[in-house]
Amino acid sequence: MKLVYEKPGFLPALRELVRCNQAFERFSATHVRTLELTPPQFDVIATLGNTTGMTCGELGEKTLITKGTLTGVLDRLEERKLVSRRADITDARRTHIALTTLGEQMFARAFPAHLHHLSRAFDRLPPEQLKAMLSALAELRGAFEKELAA
Amino acid sequence: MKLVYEKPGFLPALRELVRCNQAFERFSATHVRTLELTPPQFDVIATLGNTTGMTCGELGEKTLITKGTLTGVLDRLEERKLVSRRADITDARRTHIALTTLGEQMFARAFPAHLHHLSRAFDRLPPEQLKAMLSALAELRGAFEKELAA
DNA sequence: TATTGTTATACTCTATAACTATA
DNA sequence: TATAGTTATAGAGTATAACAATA
Repeated sequence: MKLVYEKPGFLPALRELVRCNQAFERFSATHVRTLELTPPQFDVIATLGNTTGMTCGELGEKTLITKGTLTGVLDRLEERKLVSRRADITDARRTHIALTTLGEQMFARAFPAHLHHLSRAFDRLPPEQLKAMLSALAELRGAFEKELAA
Repeated sequence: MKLVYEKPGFLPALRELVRCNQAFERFSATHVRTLELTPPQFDVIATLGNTTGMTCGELGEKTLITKGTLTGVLDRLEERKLVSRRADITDARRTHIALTTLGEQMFARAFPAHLHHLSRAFDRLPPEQLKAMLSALAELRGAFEKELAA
């Protein structure tokens, strides 16, 4: 029986995905660090931006940071006065996390700057290719998530 | 003047890329750890597989691991007898890294297993979409690399 | 003097599991 | 008893820069 990973195009696509992934991570992380944030910290700030805040659970779901790790990331952001923690009113087990005023300033500064940085690479792609990539990526992400859940 | 990141399709494509990236990382790393390797360790093993070895410099270039970090990763792999270090014959400044017999066994076991794991997600995509994604990813990676170099 | 790789430092993230307090 | 989040532990990667040996 033919091995599933011998499907035509699989290996090249995979190699390309891995390389693109690495290049993107590098390209993105290098810039994030110039904003004085680590990539997970940036994710948290970006996720909290333009919201009234959320619980640790929600934040962890959106950023894919597990709870134990999230506590540490939030500790460091709280220490820098970028986020605040307060107990949830209706359920005291929950902690409500939100950007402070300083955190909002950071978001307002860092988020567009980072988008702008990334756009330098995306600008090299024609719009149709962007669209094609979008649908392929969405499909692939769905596949990853289904497989992880399975 | 219109902001560059307002290019139509940029934001959705970016969001999708970030999410797909995270999903892929998670999907991949979770499995790699079951093979008793960290993602950087797997990268090193996979890069050395089916070669006669290479210098730290080459290995760092291919895996995108910086030299200081690479030393640590190699230390741990060497301790587990998966890779060997020996001085280069022609240039004693260089260290030649290669898989040991045990490392080759690890490669033979881990690499196909990981491909097989990843193929579970890729199998959900029709071949044409794979092809479309491949070209988009290749283009995008080129863009990242050019921008990083710039 | 330039290059290759190692060492040193300090920090951040990571997985995992036990624990506390609420519900 | 189950859930939300914290604490504890141990390890691994990261950036950065100084360093040794060699070219």
